[in-house]
Amino acid sequence: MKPQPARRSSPGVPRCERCTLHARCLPLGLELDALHSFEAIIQVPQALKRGQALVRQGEPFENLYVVRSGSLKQSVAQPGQRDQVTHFYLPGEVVGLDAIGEAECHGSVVALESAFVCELPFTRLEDLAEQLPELRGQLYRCMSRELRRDQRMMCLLSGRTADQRLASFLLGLSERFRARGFSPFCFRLSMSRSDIANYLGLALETVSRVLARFQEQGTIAVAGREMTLLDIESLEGLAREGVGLRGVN
Amino acid sequence: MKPQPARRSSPGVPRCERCTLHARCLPLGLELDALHSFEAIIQVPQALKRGQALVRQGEPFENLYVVRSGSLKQSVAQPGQRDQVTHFYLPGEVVGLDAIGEAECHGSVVALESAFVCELPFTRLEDLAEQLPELRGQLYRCMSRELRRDQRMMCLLSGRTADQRLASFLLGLSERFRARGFSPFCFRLSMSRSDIANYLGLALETVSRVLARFQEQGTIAVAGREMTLLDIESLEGLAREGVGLRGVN
DNA sequence: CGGGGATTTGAGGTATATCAATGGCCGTGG
DNA sequence: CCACGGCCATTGATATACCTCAAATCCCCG
Repeated sequence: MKPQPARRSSPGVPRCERCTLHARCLPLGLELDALHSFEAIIQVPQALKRGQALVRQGEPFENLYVVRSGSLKQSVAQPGQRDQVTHFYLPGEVVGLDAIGEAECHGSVVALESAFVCELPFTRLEDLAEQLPELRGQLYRCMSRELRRDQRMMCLLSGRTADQRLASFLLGLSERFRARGFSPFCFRLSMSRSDIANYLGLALETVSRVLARFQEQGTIAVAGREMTLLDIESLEGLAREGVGLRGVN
Repeated sequence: MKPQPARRSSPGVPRCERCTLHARCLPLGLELDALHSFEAIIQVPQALKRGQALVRQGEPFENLYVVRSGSLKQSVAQPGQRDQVTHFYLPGEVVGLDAIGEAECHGSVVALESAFVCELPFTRLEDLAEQLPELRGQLYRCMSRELRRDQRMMCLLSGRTADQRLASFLLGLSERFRARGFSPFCFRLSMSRSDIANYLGLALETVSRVLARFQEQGTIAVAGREMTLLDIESLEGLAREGVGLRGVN
Protein backbone atom coordinates (compact mmCIF):
# COMPACT_ATOMS: atom_id res chain seq x y z
CA MET A 1 0.00 0.00 0.00
CA LYS A 2 1.41 3.36 -0.95
CA PRO A 3 1.75 5.96 1.74
CA GLN A 4 -1.22 8.19 1.33
CA PRO A 5 -0.10 11.71 2.04
CA ALA A 6 -2.77 14.32 2.11
CA ARG A 7 -3.01 15.76 -1.38
CA ARG A 8 -5.04 18.70 -0.44
CA SER A 9 -3.76 22.01 0.83
CA SER A 10 -1.50 24.55 -0.81
CA PRO A 11 -2.17 27.07 -3.55
CA GLY A 12 -2.84 24.91 -6.58
CA VAL A 13 0.18 25.23 -8.80
CA PRO A 14 3.23 26.22 -6.83
CA ARG A 15 5.17 29.27 -7.79
CA CYS A 16 8.87 28.88 -7.51
CA GLU A 17 9.34 32.59 -8.01
CA ARG A 18 7.58 33.32 -4.79
CA CYS A 19 9.10 30.48 -2.86
CA THR A 20 11.49 31.62 -0.18
CA LEU A 21 13.77 28.78 -1.13
CA HIS A 22 14.06 30.03 -4.66
CA ALA A 23 17.71 30.88 -4.27
CA ARG A 24 18.68 27.45 -2.95
CA CYS A 25 16.44 25.11 -4.83
CA LEU A 26 16.76 22.89 -7.84
CA PRO A 27 15.52 25.39 -10.46
CA LEU A 28 18.21 27.83 -9.47
CA GLY A 29 19.46 29.82 -12.42
CA LEU A 30 16.68 28.97 -14.82
CA GLU A 31 15.39 31.60 -17.22
CA LEU A 32 11.89 32.80 -16.63
CA ASP A 33 10.16 30.66 -19.22
CA ALA A 34 12.32 27.70 -18.31
CA LEU A 35 11.20 28.24 -14.77
CA HIS A 36 7.59 28.14 -15.86
CA SER A 37 8.13 24.86 -17.68
CA PHE A 38 9.69 23.58 -14.51
CA GLU A 39 6.78 24.68 -12.38
CA ALA A 40 4.46 22.92 -14.73
CA ILE A 41 5.77 19.50 -13.81
CA ILE A 42 5.58 20.00 -10.07
CA GLN A 43 2.76 18.01 -8.60
CA VAL A 44 0.49 19.44 -5.98
CA PRO A 45 2.64 19.63 -2.86
CA GLN A 46 2.30 16.87 -0.33
CA ALA A 47 1.78 17.45 3.33
CA LEU A 48 3.39 14.96 5.67
CA LYS A 49 2.83 14.50 9.32
CA ARG A 50 5.51 13.55 11.77
CA GLY A 51 6.50 9.95 11.30
CA GLN A 52 4.80 9.62 7.95
CA ALA A 53 6.76 7.98 5.15
CA LEU A 54 7.42 9.83 1.92
CA VAL A 55 9.09 6.90 0.24
CA ARG A 56 9.63 3.38 1.42
CA GLN A 57 12.66 1.32 0.71
CA GLY A 58 12.14 -0.94 -2.28
CA GLU A 59 9.32 1.05 -3.85
CA PRO A 60 9.73 1.74 -7.54
CA PHE A 61 11.56 4.97 -8.12
CA GLU A 62 9.38 7.55 -9.76
CA ASN A 63 9.85 10.94 -8.22
CA LEU A 64 12.31 13.34 -6.81
CA TYR A 65 11.06 15.52 -4.01
CA VAL A 66 12.14 18.92 -2.85
CA VAL A 67 11.57 19.78 0.77
CA ARG A 68 9.57 22.92 1.13
CA SER A 69 9.27 23.03 4.88
CA GLY A 70 9.90 20.74 7.78
CA SER A 71 12.55 18.06 7.79
CA LEU A 72 12.91 14.38 7.00
CA LYS A 73 15.32 11.56 7.53
CA GLN A 74 16.40 8.80 5.23
CA SER A 75 17.26 5.41 6.61
CA VAL A 76 18.47 2.29 4.94
CA ALA A 77 17.70 -1.21 6.11
CA GLN A 78 20.20 -3.90 5.33
CA PRO A 79 19.64 -7.59 5.81
CA GLY A 80 20.54 -8.72 9.29
CA GLN A 81 21.54 -5.25 10.30
CA ARG A 82 19.99 -2.44 12.12
CA ASP A 83 18.59 0.44 10.14
CA GLN A 84 21.09 3.12 9.39
CA VAL A 85 20.13 6.77 9.22
CA THR A 86 21.89 8.17 6.18
CA HIS A 87 20.50 11.67 5.76
CA PHE A 88 18.59 14.49 7.23
CA TYR A 89 16.80 16.65 4.69
CA LEU A 90 16.12 20.32 5.26
CA PRO A 91 14.07 22.75 3.20
CA GLY A 92 15.41 23.20 -0.31
CA GLU A 93 17.14 19.84 -0.36
CA VAL A 94 16.37 17.17 -2.88
CA VAL A 95 15.18 13.71 -1.86
CA GLY A 96 15.72 10.75 -4.12
CA LEU A 97 18.89 11.54 -6.02
CA ASP A 98 20.42 8.27 -4.96
CA ALA A 99 17.72 6.35 -6.79
CA ILE A 100 18.09 8.06 -10.15
CA GLY A 101 18.80 5.53 -12.81
CA GLU A 102 17.69 2.76 -10.52
CA ALA A 103 14.51 0.80 -10.48
CA GLU A 104 13.75 1.22 -6.82
CA CYS A 105 14.27 3.50 -3.89
CA HIS A 106 17.04 2.26 -1.76
CA GLY A 107 16.06 3.84 1.51
CA SER A 108 12.99 4.99 3.36
CA VAL A 109 12.35 8.65 3.92
CA VAL A 110 10.23 9.71 6.85
CA ALA A 111 9.09 13.11 8.09
CA LEU A 112 10.61 14.19 11.38
CA GLU A 113 7.92 16.80 11.86
CA SER A 114 5.11 18.27 9.81
CA ALA A 115 6.50 18.90 6.37
CA PHE A 116 5.68 19.92 2.84
CA VAL A 117 7.41 18.58 -0.21
CA CYS A 118 7.17 19.31 -3.93
CA GLU A 119 6.93 16.19 -6.04
CA LEU A 120 8.82 16.01 -9.32
CA PRO A 121 8.07 13.05 -11.58
CA PHE A 122 11.49 12.04 -12.74
CA THR A 123 10.66 11.08 -16.30
CA ARG A 124 9.15 14.47 -16.90
CA LEU A 125 12.04 16.15 -15.20
CA GLU A 126 14.42 14.28 -17.42
CA ASP A 127 12.54 15.24 -20.54
CA LEU A 128 12.69 18.83 -19.48
CA ALA A 129 16.37 18.55 -18.66
CA GLU A 130 16.95 17.40 -22.18
CA GLN A 131 15.90 20.83 -23.39
CA LEU A 132 17.35 22.89 -20.60
CA PRO A 133 21.10 22.64 -20.18
CA GLU A 134 20.84 24.77 -17.08
CA LEU A 135 18.57 22.29 -15.44
CA ARG A 136 20.78 19.44 -16.45
CA GLY A 137 23.67 21.19 -14.85
CA GLN A 138 21.72 21.70 -11.69
CA LEU A 139 20.86 18.04 -11.52
CA TYR A 140 24.48 17.05 -11.94
CA ARG A 141 25.49 19.58 -9.38
CA CYS A 142 23.01 18.29 -6.84
CA MET A 143 24.15 14.74 -7.32
CA SER A 144 27.81 15.49 -7.06
CA ARG A 145 27.23 17.72 -4.09
CA GLU A 146 25.57 14.77 -2.47
CA LEU A 147 28.49 12.57 -3.38
CA ARG A 148 30.83 14.92 -1.69
CA ARG A 149 28.62 15.25 1.31
CA ASP A 150 28.65 11.49 1.67
CA GLN A 151 32.38 11.41 1.38
CA ARG A 152 32.79 14.01 4.05
CA MET A 153 30.52 11.86 6.13
CA MET A 154 32.71 8.87 5.50
CA CYS A 155 35.69 10.85 6.69
CA LEU A 156 33.82 11.81 9.77
CA LEU A 157 32.74 8.28 10.58
CA SER A 158 36.07 6.87 9.74
CA GLY A 159 38.54 8.68 11.78
CA ARG A 160 37.00 10.90 14.37
CA THR A 161 36.15 10.89 18.03
CA ALA A 162 32.66 11.32 19.38
CA ASP A 163 33.38 14.95 20.21
CA GLN A 164 34.54 15.68 16.70
CA ARG A 165 31.54 13.98 15.18
CA LEU A 166 29.09 15.94 17.26
CA ALA A 167 30.92 19.19 16.66
CA SER A 168 30.90 18.60 12.90
CA PHE A 169 27.29 17.60 12.98
CA LEU A 170 26.25 20.75 14.80
CA LEU A 171 28.34 22.97 12.57
CA GLY A 172 26.92 21.30 9.50
CA LEU A 173 23.38 21.92 10.66
CA SER A 174 24.24 25.47 11.60
CA GLU A 175 25.65 26.13 8.17
CA ARG A 176 22.63 24.68 6.46
CA PHE A 177 20.29 26.76 8.56
CA ARG A 178 22.29 29.87 7.85
CA ALA A 179 22.14 29.19 4.13
CA ARG A 180 18.38 29.00 4.39
CA GLY A 181 17.99 32.24 6.22
CA PHE A 182 17.46 30.77 9.66
CA SER A 183 19.58 31.52 12.65
CA PRO A 184 22.80 29.54 12.55
CA PHE A 185 23.17 29.83 16.31
CA CYS A 186 19.86 28.82 17.64
CA PHE A 187 17.69 26.09 16.21
CA ARG A 188 15.55 23.14 17.01
CA LEU A 189 16.76 19.61 16.45
CA SER A 190 13.92 17.84 14.76
CA MET A 191 15.60 14.47 15.15
CA SER A 192 15.88 12.40 18.30
CA ARG A 193 19.13 11.67 20.08
CA SER A 194 18.77 8.17 18.83
CA ASP A 195 18.63 9.37 15.22
CA ILE A 196 21.69 11.51 15.74
CA ALA A 197 23.55 8.66 17.36
CA ASN A 198 22.65 6.28 14.60
CA TYR A 199 23.60 8.82 11.96
CA LEU A 200 26.97 9.50 13.57
CA GLY A 201 27.74 5.92 14.42
CA LEU A 202 27.62 6.42 18.16
CA ALA A 203 25.56 5.10 21.03
CA LEU A 204 22.74 7.36 22.01
CA GLU A 205 24.12 7.62 25.52
CA THR A 206 27.36 8.92 24.12
CA VAL A 207 25.55 11.65 22.23
CA SER A 208 23.81 12.67 25.39
CA ARG A 209 27.02 12.71 27.39
CA VAL A 210 29.01 14.65 24.84
CA LEU A 211 26.31 17.27 24.51
CA ALA A 212 26.23 17.56 28.27
CA ARG A 213 29.96 18.06 28.34
CA PHE A 214 29.83 20.67 25.58
CA GLN A 215 27.30 22.44 27.69
CA GLU A 216 29.46 22.32 30.81
CA GLN A 217 32.27 23.83 28.79
CA GLY A 218 30.03 26.63 27.65
CA THR A 219 30.30 25.66 24.01
CA ILE A 220 26.61 25.12 23.55
CA ALA A 221 23.39 25.42 25.48
CA VAL A 222 21.03 22.57 24.97
CA ALA A 223 17.64 21.94 26.49
CA GLY A 224 15.92 18.94 25.05
CA ARG A 225 15.84 19.67 21.37
CA GLU A 226 16.48 23.37 21.57
CA MET A 227 20.05 23.97 20.61
CA THR A 228 22.11 27.12 20.93
CA LEU A 229 25.65 27.32 19.72
CA LEU A 230 27.52 29.67 22.04
CA ASP A 231 31.05 29.25 20.88
CA ILE A 232 31.32 28.41 17.22
CA GLU A 233 35.07 28.77 17.30
CA SER A 234 35.45 26.05 19.86
CA LEU A 235 33.28 23.78 17.80
CA GLU A 236 35.31 24.51 14.72
CA GLY A 237 38.44 23.84 16.66
CA LEU A 238 37.09 20.50 17.68
CA ALA A 239 35.87 19.59 14.25
CA ARG A 240 39.08 20.56 12.50
CA GLU A 241 41.22 19.22 15.25
CA GLY A 242 44.13 17.22 13.98
CA VAL A 243 44.33 13.58 14.38
CA GLY A 244 45.29 12.08 17.64
CA LEU A 245 42.86 9.28 17.36
CA ARG A 246 42.56 6.58 14.79
CA GLY A 247 45.43 7.87 12.82
CA VAL A 248 46.87 5.54 10.30
CA ASN A 249 50.56 5.31 10.85
CA MET B 1 52.13 21.66 -12.54
CA LYS B 2 49.95 19.06 -14.09
CA PRO B 3 50.85 15.45 -13.61
CA GLN B 4 52.54 14.40 -16.76
CA PRO B 5 51.49 10.86 -17.52
CA ALA B 6 53.10 9.19 -20.45
CA ARG B 7 50.89 9.89 -23.44
CA ARG B 8 52.45 7.33 -25.65
CA SER B 9 51.59 3.67 -25.88
CA SER B 10 48.38 1.98 -26.89
CA PRO B 11 46.79 1.47 -30.28
CA GLY B 12 45.94 5.04 -31.29
CA VAL B 13 42.20 5.35 -31.01
CA PRO B 14 40.79 2.91 -28.50
CA ARG B 15 38.12 0.50 -29.54
CA CYS B 16 35.49 -0.06 -26.96
CA GLU B 17 34.09 -2.96 -28.94
CA ARG B 18 37.24 -4.91 -28.43
CA CYS B 19 37.78 -3.88 -24.86
CA THR B 20 37.31 -6.72 -22.41
CA LEU B 21 35.52 -4.32 -20.13
CA HIS B 22 32.95 -3.53 -22.74
CA ALA B 23 30.18 -5.16 -20.78
CA ARG B 24 30.88 -3.22 -17.59
CA CYS B 25 31.96 0.14 -18.83
CA LEU B 26 30.35 3.49 -19.27
CA PRO B 27 29.26 3.07 -22.92
CA LEU B 28 27.28 -0.02 -21.99
CA GLY B 29 24.15 -0.34 -24.07
CA LEU B 30 25.03 2.17 -26.74
CA GLU B 31 24.11 1.50 -30.34
CA LEU B 32 26.94 0.92 -32.70
CA ASP B 33 27.14 4.39 -34.17
CA ALA B 34 26.59 5.94 -30.78
CA LEU B 35 29.47 3.84 -29.60
CA HIS B 36 31.63 5.22 -32.35
CA SER B 37 30.77 8.77 -31.38
CA PHE B 38 31.71 7.84 -27.88
CA GLU B 39 35.02 6.39 -28.90
CA ALA B 40 35.77 9.57 -30.80
CA ILE B 41 35.96 11.63 -27.66
CA ILE B 42 38.26 9.29 -25.78
CA GLN B 43 41.73 10.72 -25.53
CA VAL B 44 44.79 8.62 -26.05
CA PRO B 45 44.93 6.38 -23.00
CA GLN B 46 47.25 7.38 -20.21
CA ALA B 47 49.73 5.07 -18.62
CA LEU B 48 50.37 5.58 -14.95
CA LYS B 49 53.08 4.16 -12.81
CA ARG B 50 52.65 3.12 -9.25
CA GLY B 51 52.30 6.15 -7.02
CA GLN B 52 51.68 8.51 -9.91
CA ALA B 53 48.79 10.95 -9.55
CA LEU B 54 45.99 10.98 -12.08
CA VAL B 55 44.26 13.96 -10.55
CA ARG B 56 45.23 16.13 -7.63
CA GLN B 57 42.85 17.61 -5.17
CA GLY B 58 41.91 21.15 -6.10
CA GLU B 59 42.79 20.89 -9.77
CA PRO B 60 40.12 22.19 -12.12
CA PHE B 61 37.70 19.46 -13.07
CA GLU B 62 37.93 18.65 -16.75
CA ASN B 63 37.81 14.94 -17.32
CA LEU B 64 36.28 11.72 -16.27
CA TYR B 65 38.51 8.68 -16.47
CA VAL B 66 37.70 5.06 -16.92
CA VAL B 67 40.14 2.55 -15.53
CA ARG B 68 41.29 0.16 -18.17
CA SER B 69 43.76 -1.84 -16.15
CA GLY B 70 45.44 -1.62 -12.80
CA SER B 71 43.93 0.08 -9.81
CA LEU B 72 43.89 3.45 -8.13
CA LYS B 73 42.89 5.03 -4.88
CA GLN B 74 41.20 8.30 -4.17
CA SER B 75 42.03 10.21 -1.04
CA VAL B 76 40.69 13.41 0.32
CA ALA B 77 42.68 15.85 2.41
CA GLN B 78 40.79 17.99 4.84
CA PRO B 79 42.25 20.90 6.75
CA GLY B 80 43.87 19.81 9.96
CA GLN B 81 43.01 16.21 9.36
CA ARG B 82 44.75 13.22 8.05
CA ASP B 83 44.09 12.18 4.49
CA GLN B 84 41.17 9.86 4.14
CA VAL B 85 41.09 7.13 1.54
CA THR B 86 37.64 7.23 0.02
CA HIS B 87 37.75 4.82 -2.91
CA PHE B 88 39.59 2.12 -4.66
CA TYR B 89 39.04 2.03 -8.40
CA LEU B 90 39.19 -1.19 -10.40
CA PRO B 91 39.07 -1.70 -14.17
CA GLY B 92 35.84 -0.46 -15.70
CA GLU B 93 35.13 1.99 -12.92
CA VAL B 94 34.74 5.69 -13.48
CA VAL B 95 36.94 8.23 -11.77
CA GLY B 96 35.75 11.77 -11.23
CA LEU B 97 32.00 11.48 -10.92
CA ASP B 98 32.07 13.33 -7.63
CA ALA B 99 33.45 16.40 -9.32
CA ILE B 100 30.82 16.69 -12.04
CA GLY B 101 29.16 20.03 -11.91
CA GLU B 102 31.94 21.36 -9.72
CA ALA B 103 34.84 23.59 -10.55
CA GLU B 104 37.52 21.44 -8.99
CA CYS B 105 38.42 17.91 -8.13
CA HIS B 106 37.79 17.25 -4.54
CA GLY B 107 40.19 14.42 -4.00
CA SER B 108 43.47 13.12 -5.33
CA VAL B 109 43.59 9.93 -7.30
CA VAL B 110 46.80 7.93 -7.37
CA ALA B 111 47.75 4.69 -9.09
CA LEU B 112 48.34 1.76 -6.77
CA GLU B 113 50.18 -0.11 -9.47
CA SER B 114 50.87 0.31 -13.17
CA ALA B 115 47.60 1.33 -14.73
CA PHE B 116 45.93 2.52 -17.90
CA VAL B 117 43.01 4.89 -17.98
CA CYS B 118 40.83 6.29 -20.75
CA GLU B 119 40.36 10.03 -20.53
CA LEU B 120 36.97 11.55 -21.28
CA PRO B 121 36.78 15.34 -21.52
CA PHE B 122 33.62 16.09 -19.65
CA THR B 123 32.33 18.94 -21.78
CA ARG B 124 32.49 16.75 -24.84
CA LEU B 125 30.92 13.90 -22.98
CA GLU B 126 28.12 16.16 -21.90
CA ASP B 127 27.53 17.37 -25.43
CA LEU B 128 27.34 13.82 -26.58
CA ALA B 129 25.02 12.89 -23.76
CA GLU B 130 22.69 15.61 -24.92
CA GLN B 131 22.12 13.60 -28.08
CA LEU B 132 22.25 10.14 -26.61
CA PRO B 133 19.63 9.37 -24.00
CA GLU B 134 21.28 6.03 -23.41
CA LEU B 135 24.51 7.66 -22.47
CA ARG B 136 22.74 10.12 -20.23
CA GLY B 137 21.10 7.24 -18.49
CA GLN B 138 24.41 5.53 -18.01
CA LEU B 139 25.90 8.65 -16.48
CA TYR B 140 23.03 8.96 -14.07
CA ARG B 141 23.28 5.31 -13.25
CA CYS B 142 26.96 5.53 -12.52
CA MET B 143 26.49 8.50 -10.25
CA SER B 144 23.65 7.03 -8.30
CA ARG B 145 25.45 3.73 -8.03
CA GLU B 146 28.28 5.63 -6.50
CA LEU B 147 25.90 7.36 -4.15
CA ARG B 148 24.64 4.06 -2.97
CA ARG B 149 28.08 2.64 -2.64
CA ASP B 150 29.02 5.53 -0.43
CA GLN B 151 25.97 5.03 1.67
CA ARG B 152 26.75 1.39 2.16
CA MET B 153 30.17 2.50 3.20
CA MET B 154 28.68 4.88 5.70
CA CYS B 155 26.69 2.03 7.15
CA LEU B 156 29.81 -0.02 7.39
CA LEU B 157 31.82 2.69 9.09
CA SER B 158 29.00 3.64 11.31
CA GLY B 159 27.96 0.57 13.09
CA ARG B 160 30.27 -2.33 12.56
CA THR B 161 33.15 -4.04 14.25
CA ALA B 162 36.58 -4.43 12.74
CA ASP B 163 35.80 -8.02 11.78
CA GLN B 164 32.66 -7.00 9.98
CA ARG B 165 34.41 -4.21 8.14
CA LEU B 166 37.17 -6.45 6.91
CA ALA B 167 34.74 -9.17 5.93
CA SER B 168 32.62 -6.72 3.96
CA PHE B 169 35.66 -5.22 2.38
CA LEU B 170 36.95 -8.57 1.19
CA LEU B 171 33.55 -9.64 -0.07
CA GLY B 172 33.15 -6.36 -1.89
CA LEU B 173 36.46 -6.79 -3.64
CA SER B 174 35.66 -10.39 -4.42
CA GLU B 175 32.39 -9.39 -6.02
CA ARG B 176 34.00 -6.69 -8.09
CA PHE B 177 36.66 -9.08 -9.31
CA ARG B 178 34.07 -11.66 -10.18
CA ALA B 179 32.09 -9.11 -12.15
CA ARG B 180 35.20 -8.33 -14.14
CA GLY B 181 35.96 -11.91 -14.98
CA PHE B 182 38.73 -12.40 -12.45
CA SER B 183 38.72 -15.02 -9.76
CA PRO B 184 36.53 -13.97 -6.86
CA PHE B 185 38.45 -16.24 -4.51
CA CYS B 186 42.02 -15.48 -5.17
CA PHE B 187 43.39 -12.04 -5.89
CA ARG B 188 46.10 -9.60 -5.15
CA LEU B 189 45.54 -6.63 -2.90
CA SER B 190 47.08 -3.71 -4.69
CA MET B 191 46.67 -1.45 -1.68
CA SER B 192 48.72 -1.46 1.49
CA ARG B 193 47.43 -2.43 4.90
CA SER B 194 47.65 1.19 5.76
CA ASP B 195 45.35 2.12 2.88
CA ILE B 196 42.88 -0.53 3.88
CA ALA B 197 42.96 0.61 7.48
CA ASN B 198 42.49 4.21 6.53
CA TYR B 199 39.64 3.32 4.18
CA LEU B 200 37.88 1.24 6.80
CA GLY B 201 38.49 3.60 9.66
CA LEU B 202 40.74 1.24 11.59
CA ALA B 203 44.31 1.22 12.76
CA LEU B 204 46.64 -0.62 10.47
CA GLU B 205 47.65 -2.97 13.23
CA THR B 206 44.04 -3.93 13.67
CA VAL B 207 43.76 -4.83 10.02
CA SER B 208 46.79 -7.02 10.32
CA ARG B 209 45.51 -8.72 13.43
CA VAL B 210 42.05 -9.36 12.10
CA LEU B 211 43.42 -10.83 8.89
CA ALA B 212 45.68 -13.05 10.98
CA ARG B 213 42.71 -14.21 13.00
CA PHE B 214 40.65 -14.90 9.87
CA GLN B 215 43.54 -16.99 8.69
CA GLU B 216 43.74 -18.94 11.93
CA GLN B 217 40.07 -19.67 11.62
CA GLY B 218 40.56 -20.96 8.10
CA THR B 219 38.37 -18.29 6.59
CA ILE B 220 41.06 -16.88 4.38
CA ALA B 221 44.65 -17.50 3.46
CA VAL B 222 46.74 -14.43 3.24
CA ALA B 223 50.41 -14.01 2.43
CA GLY B 224 51.48 -10.46 2.11
CA ARG B 225 49.17 -9.07 -0.53
CA GLU B 226 48.08 -12.38 -1.96
CA MET B 227 44.62 -13.07 -0.72
CA THR B 228 42.59 -16.26 -0.94
CA LEU B 229 39.06 -16.48 0.34
CA LEU B 230 38.56 -20.01 1.62
CA ASP B 231 35.19 -19.75 3.27
CA ILE B 232 32.95 -17.19 1.66
CA GLU B 233 30.02 -18.26 3.78
CA SER B 234 31.80 -17.43 6.99
CA LEU B 235 32.69 -14.05 5.63
CA GLU B 236 29.14 -13.41 4.60
CA GLY B 237 27.98 -14.52 7.98
CA LEU B 238 30.31 -12.01 9.57
CA ALA B 239 29.37 -9.21 7.23
CA ARG B 240 25.65 -9.73 7.60
CA GLU B 241 25.90 -10.47 11.24
CA GLY B 242 23.28 -8.72 13.24
CA VAL B 243 23.97 -6.02 15.64
CA GLY B 244 25.59 -6.69 18.91
CA LEU B 245 27.83 -3.73 18.71
CA ARG B 246 27.05 -0.09 18.36
CA GLY B 247 23.37 -0.69 18.19
CA VAL B 248 21.19 2.27 18.76
CA ASN B 249 18.76 1.42 21.45
C1' DC C 1 73.47 -7.92 -0.68
C1' DG C 2 71.95 -4.09 1.95
C1' DG C 3 68.45 -0.75 3.33
C1' DG C 4 63.97 0.99 4.17
C1' DG C 5 59.32 0.59 4.02
C1' DA C 6 55.64 -2.71 4.96
C1' DT C 7 53.86 -6.03 7.95
C1' DT C 8 53.44 -8.65 12.01
C1' DT C 9 53.22 -9.28 16.89
C1' DG C 10 53.04 -7.87 21.82
C1' DA C 11 51.65 -5.06 25.99
C1' DG C 12 48.94 -1.61 27.89
C1' DG C 13 45.63 2.33 27.95
C1' DT C 14 41.33 4.57 26.73
C1' DA C 15 37.26 6.00 24.37
C1' DT C 16 33.09 4.39 23.83
C1' DA C 17 29.59 0.60 23.97
C1' DT C 18 26.62 -1.78 26.99
C1' DC C 19 23.70 -2.53 30.93
C1' DA C 20 20.76 -0.47 34.24
C1' DA C 21 18.09 2.79 36.60
C1' DT C 22 16.14 7.33 37.10
C1' DG C 23 14.07 11.57 35.61
C1' DG C 24 11.59 14.66 32.43
C1' DC C 25 8.32 15.61 28.79
C1' DC C 26 4.09 15.29 26.32
C1' DG C 27 -0.05 13.56 24.67
C1' DT C 28 -3.99 10.82 26.15
C1' DG C 29 -7.76 9.91 28.73
C1' DG C 30 -10.25 9.95 32.90
C1' DC D 1 -7.50 19.90 35.21
C1' DC D 2 -4.86 16.42 36.81
C1' DA D 3 -3.16 11.67 36.57
C1' DC D 4 -1.34 8.21 33.90
C1' DG D 5 1.66 5.92 30.58
C1' DG D 6 4.93 5.83 27.07
C1' DC D 7 8.77 7.65 24.97
C1' DC D 8 12.82 10.26 25.18
C1' DA D 9 16.71 11.76 27.56
C1' DT D 10 20.03 11.76 31.21
C1' DT D 11 23.33 9.73 34.30
C1' DG D 12 26.21 6.10 36.47
C1' DA D 13 28.99 1.77 36.57
C1' DT D 14 31.26 -1.64 34.08
C1' DA D 15 33.09 -4.19 30.07
C1' DT D 16 35.62 -4.35 25.87
C1' DA D 17 37.14 -3.43 21.26
C1' DC D 18 40.25 -0.93 19.41
C1' DC D 19 44.01 2.47 19.41
C1' DT D 20 48.71 3.62 20.67
C1' DC D 21 53.42 2.73 21.42
C1' DA D 22 57.22 -0.37 20.70
C1' DA D 23 60.03 -3.79 18.73
C1' DA D 24 61.03 -7.59 15.68
C1' DT D 25 60.68 -9.57 11.13
C1' DC D 26 59.64 -9.74 6.38
C1' DC D 27 59.98 -8.42 1.81
C1' DC D 28 60.76 -5.67 -2.07
C1' DC D 29 63.84 -2.95 -4.88
C1' DG D 30 67.80 -0.84 -6.05
